[in-house]
Amino acid sequence: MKSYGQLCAVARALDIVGDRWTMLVIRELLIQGPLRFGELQGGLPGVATNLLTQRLRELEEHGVLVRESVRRSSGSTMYRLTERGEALEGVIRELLKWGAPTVSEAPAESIFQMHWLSQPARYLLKDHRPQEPASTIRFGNFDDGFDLTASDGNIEVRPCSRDAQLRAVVSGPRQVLVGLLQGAIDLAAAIACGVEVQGESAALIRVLPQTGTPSSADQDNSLPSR
Amino acid sequence: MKSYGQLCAVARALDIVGDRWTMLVIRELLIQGPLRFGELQGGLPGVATNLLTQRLRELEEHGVLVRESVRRSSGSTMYRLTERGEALEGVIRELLKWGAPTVSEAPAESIFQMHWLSQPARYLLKDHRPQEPASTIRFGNFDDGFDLTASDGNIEVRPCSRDAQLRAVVSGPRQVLVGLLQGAIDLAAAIACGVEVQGESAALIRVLPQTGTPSSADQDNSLPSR
DNA sequence: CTGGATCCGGGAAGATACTG
DNA sequence: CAGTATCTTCCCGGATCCAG
Repeated sequence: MKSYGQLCAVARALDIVGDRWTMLVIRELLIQGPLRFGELQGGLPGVATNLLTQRLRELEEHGVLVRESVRRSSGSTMYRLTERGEALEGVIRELLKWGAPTVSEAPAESIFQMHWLSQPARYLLKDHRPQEPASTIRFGNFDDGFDLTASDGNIEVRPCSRDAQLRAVVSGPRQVLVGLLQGAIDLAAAIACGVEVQGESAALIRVLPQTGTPSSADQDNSLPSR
Repeated sequence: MKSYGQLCAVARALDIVGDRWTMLVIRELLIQGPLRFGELQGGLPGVATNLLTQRLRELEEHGVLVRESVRRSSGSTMYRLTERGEALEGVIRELLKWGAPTVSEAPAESIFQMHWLSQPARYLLKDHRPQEPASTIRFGNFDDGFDLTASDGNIEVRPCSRDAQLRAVVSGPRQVLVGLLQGAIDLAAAIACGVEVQGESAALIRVLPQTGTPSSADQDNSLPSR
C-alpha cells in the first residue's frame, strides 16, 4: 500500500505491517514457526494466493522474514521470521489483549482454528501451582492445536509435538473454549457446553483464570494416574 | 473494510482498527486529546475528508470514540477517545517501538509534525536525575509541539500549555530531532546539525538517552539561574 | 469558515483458472 | 505444491459541492 509519508515511528511501522493480511501472516509465523506457502494459506482462510505472494515479497524486502529453500528432495520453500520479524510479538500481544473482549461479538459464521488460541492462552493463563512438577496440556489435536506447559509459575506454548508428555487433552466447541480461556465461563460451565477434557482435569484447572464463583469444578474429580 | 471472519482476538482487533488511517486517528487523539474534525485532518496529511468521516463513524460504532457537540455558540463537534479507545495506547506503543528504527529510512519528502515525537519521547527518554526538582521542556512551539516534564524519575508528556513553566525550548531540523530522541546522535552533534536549545540545556540532558561516548555535552556548560 | 456529503478515476483486494 | 495470470469488485484518494 502507499506510504503515509510521515516522519513518525507509528506511521513507519504501519507502512510496513499495516496492509491487509500482513499482521495475520506475522501471527501465523509467530505461533507456528516456519511454514510453507500452503500451510500459511491454510491459516489465513480467504486470502487470495496472489495477495499472499505479494505480502510475503514485501515482508521479505523489509527484512521481516526470509525465504528458505529446503534442500531435501525438491525445492520446497519455507518462510521464517527474522529477528526483526519476531520483534513484532509485542504488537501482536497488544492487539490480542485489546481484541480479546470483542471475540464474542464476531460474526457467527466466523472460522475457528485452535492454534489461534495459543497466544491468548500464553497471555491469559497463569500457573497457579508453581511448586508442582511441570505439566503439559494439549489444546485441540495434532493437526490443529498447541501444547501448553506450566512449570515454575510460567506458561509456555509450542506447536504440537509428537513426543510431548500430555497430562490432559482439551477440545470442544469454539466459542466455549474462547470463553473458558478468557475466564468468561468456568470449567464446569464449559463442560456443560460440550468441552471435553481427557486426562487430568486438575492440570487444566492449574492454569485456568479463576472465575468469580468457586464452582464445583474447583475441587475436581480424581487424578487418574494417567 | 471486510471482516476477516476469524474467531481470533488479533483478527478481531484488526477488524476494528486495521483499516488504513485508523490507527493514525487513534494516535492523534491519544497525543493531542479531543480534537475537532479539521484539527484531526491537519494531523493526518493526505487523508480524504470522506474517508476520515467514514473512519470516525466506524470507530464511534465500535465504541472507540465519541462525538461531542460543543454547546458554546455553534455546533462544533469534538472527537474524544473513550476508555476503550485509550486502551489502544499499548498497541500504539508497540508499533512505535518497532517502527522507530525505520524512521530514518522514510521517504525524504516525508511530512514532519513535532507532536508526533511526543509518544516516542515518552517511551525513549528517561529522567536521569530523579532527585532534582521537576523540570519541563517544550519541544517545538505552541502550534506544533509538546511539553515534557521530568520529575521523580518519571517522564510525562502533554500538549503545549500556555501556563507551563519552561526550563528549555528545543527546536531544530526534523531528522536531527528524531535522531537525538532515539539516542542515535548526542546533543553536541545535534547542535552542530542545527538543533537549538533556548534556556537550560541541562534540563534537556537530564532526559536524553546516554549515547555511547560520554561527550563534552555531558558535563555541560552552566546552569544559568534562569 | 468549519464539517461534512457526493462523484468519479485509479488501484488494491478477492475469486478463480491456469502453469511449472 | 507453489505460485502466476486474469478478471471482477470494491476501496481509497482527490476534487468539488453543500449545509449550518
